[in-house]
Amino acid sequence: MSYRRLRSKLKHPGENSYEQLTNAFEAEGRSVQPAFTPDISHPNSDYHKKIEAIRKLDAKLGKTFERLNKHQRHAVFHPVQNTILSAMVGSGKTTVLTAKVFFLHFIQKVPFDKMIVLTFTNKAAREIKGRIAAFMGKADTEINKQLRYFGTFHSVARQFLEEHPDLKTLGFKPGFLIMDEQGKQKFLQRLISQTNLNVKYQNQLAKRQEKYRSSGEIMMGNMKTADDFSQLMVMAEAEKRVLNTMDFDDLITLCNQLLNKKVAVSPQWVIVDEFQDCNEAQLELIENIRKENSNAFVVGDQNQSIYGWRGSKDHLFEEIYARWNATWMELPQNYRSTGSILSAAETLLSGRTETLVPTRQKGKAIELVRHFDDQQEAYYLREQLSLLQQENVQLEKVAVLFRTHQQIKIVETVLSQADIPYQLVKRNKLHENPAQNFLLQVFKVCLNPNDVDACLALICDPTFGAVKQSKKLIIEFLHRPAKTTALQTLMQHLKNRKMPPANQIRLLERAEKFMVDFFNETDASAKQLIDFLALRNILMPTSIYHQEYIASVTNAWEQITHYIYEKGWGDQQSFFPAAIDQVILEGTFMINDRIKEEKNGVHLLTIHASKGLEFDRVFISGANSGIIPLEQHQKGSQNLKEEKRLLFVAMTRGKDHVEIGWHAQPSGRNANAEPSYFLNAIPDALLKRKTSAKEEEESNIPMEADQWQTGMTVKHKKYGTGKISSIDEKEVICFFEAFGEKSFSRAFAQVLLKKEED
DNA sequence: ACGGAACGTGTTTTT
DNA sequence: CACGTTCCGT
Repeated sequence: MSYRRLRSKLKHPGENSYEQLTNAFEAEGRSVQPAFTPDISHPNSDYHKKIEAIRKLDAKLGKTFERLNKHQRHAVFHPVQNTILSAMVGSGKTTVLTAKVFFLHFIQKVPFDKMIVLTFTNKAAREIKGRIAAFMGKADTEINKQLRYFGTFHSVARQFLEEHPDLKTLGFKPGFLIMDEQGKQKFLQRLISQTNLNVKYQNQLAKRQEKYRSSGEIMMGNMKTADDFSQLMVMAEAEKRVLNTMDFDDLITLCNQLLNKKVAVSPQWVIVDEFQDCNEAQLELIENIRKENSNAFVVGDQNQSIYGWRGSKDHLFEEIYARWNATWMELPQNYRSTGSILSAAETLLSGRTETLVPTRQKGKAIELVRHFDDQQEAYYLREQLSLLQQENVQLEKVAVLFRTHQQIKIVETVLSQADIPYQLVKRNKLHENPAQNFLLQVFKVCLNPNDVDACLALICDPTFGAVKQSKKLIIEFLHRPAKTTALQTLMQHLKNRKMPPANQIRLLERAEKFMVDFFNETDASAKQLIDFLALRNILMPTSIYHQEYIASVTNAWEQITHYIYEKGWGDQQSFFPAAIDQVILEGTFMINDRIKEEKNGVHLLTIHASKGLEFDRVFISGANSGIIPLEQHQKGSQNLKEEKRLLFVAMTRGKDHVEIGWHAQPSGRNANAEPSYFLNAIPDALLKRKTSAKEEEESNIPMEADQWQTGMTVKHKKYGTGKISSIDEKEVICFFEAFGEKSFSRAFAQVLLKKEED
């Protein structure tokens, strides 16, 4: 043990012994604290008569309820004011939630706009709204208007703020725009440079802000004395009001401030999905929305709480159970996994587990496979997947789950080389699409000609901009004369340059008139948009990507107009900002596109990203101690429990087969040469141990890599033919005509490069 | 201005 | 352990 580490341990001598104790208990799967036991409201009928009566009224509706099991029916029909529905994994949570909405609306005659339905992800919100639309036939404008409080916490909070008559008391106006994380970083950095504040750790501004907000403390790092961070925060609050922009967290906290004063909406029902993921602010939002005679129906699964590190509240269910005097119901039946998978996964849970009831056959035992290292596991997976492919198994029903992103890379490389189709779960498409990212900045400038950050982002865009970001330009904005907009200042600045960028100036001229003139045009098509904003010349007509850029802009505008049309809350002009905010909240212009998962490849994803999904066959890769749980997490028992739940979530993604791989010689710094000790709690009858290859084969694989020599001609799938320019212990460096020097990890080289005989 | 000591962090990610 | 950041000495 290093001196430093030893000293840090000595600083807090008491804590370690306690932690070691709790860890020892955790390792054996026992809980330190006695489990919380609520008074469960069990169904005492299967509600047959009720459903019969509904069927006479409406056959289609009757069918919807008939499909539910008695626990699900109990949750839908039992008339209590506040319900906590503890929904076990794979128990049909979303089905019950939508059935509840149907029951309230069609039978109890609660108007949709008297219900608030909160989800965490856009995907979940789309799912619920989609099911309602599917049931009612085609969704029309009127229904969409009624469903305006169905959505993510953030989009519903935005809706409340937008509608609230007292919004201006907070210093904001309707039609405000939202800053995403990137936007916030640039916004804060601009403030720092325009004021000469002394702010350290500037690449961790978001993190520092989060800490400052939640605890009021300044993240000190190595600083001896505090920097000007708190001043920056004060300035940021004022500047956000000037620009009329909010960040993601503001949406919730400002909404809380407003609803605390006066509740503008009084819903009859508040319905929350994935309740276990609520953080303090989101819980406060729920409680602010709820009034004394409101009803609440919250659905969640404590066993799938894996976002504690993002601030989800501890002991949330217990707290709310007492505070709301709620009725506790459960959905115990799992329809997804085999009995063996469930029994094995169950051993990872602390607290009551008797409520997790399998409905399927026992099935095959879980396999625990020993691999030599990550590389060998990748080859093993390649082999297994190609066998499955030969058996005509649909690979999109197979997933490989990982604890970290890092682990995915090697499997991805090996699979791509073997032409096994795979799909990564991707996000943040907007910033990867240069034309759409640029268009967003243009729209922001159109909406608010004083949005300095959007002006800067537009004109300094790496692809379509005209100037480099400079402090001088920022100062020019700051000292612009009163009544001159940032947009006008920017135009003047560009005109004064030695080489005025004509295309960008023209765009800005058009942007100034956009809100007034464009929506008066009879045809608001994408072509019309491109013509009006004179975008064709900016989108580099001579570039080979020009058509792609035009297509991106066209697609983006079609999505926006569709969104506005679909909402139909009024004219296009007033719902334009709402649409732009939705783009920012979704991180993409594809608001109306159902997530296309028609690709037929095996899914490669982190366990966190796999929540809510299911697959016929699941491989959990690299499940060593030190990865699950992650080394750093050995500290507190709370964290350790969450790591257990993470493995629980991973295992319960599988319907028929679950296989867990571990490495005898792990490459990660933290990984130990043993399978996750969480698995020790699984009885031998449920866990079949295997080894993926013989020892001799293991040592052969790395040896093959040693055939590389400097000057050798090699071929790469993407880079083409090249020459090895140098080799060292870890890397092979090659030079390619069209791509320049590329380095390959020696372990990868044999997969990626093929020797060429001259 | 530059270099070494001291110290902290690293992972998961939606909106 | 490796790397980044800040502090503090020359």
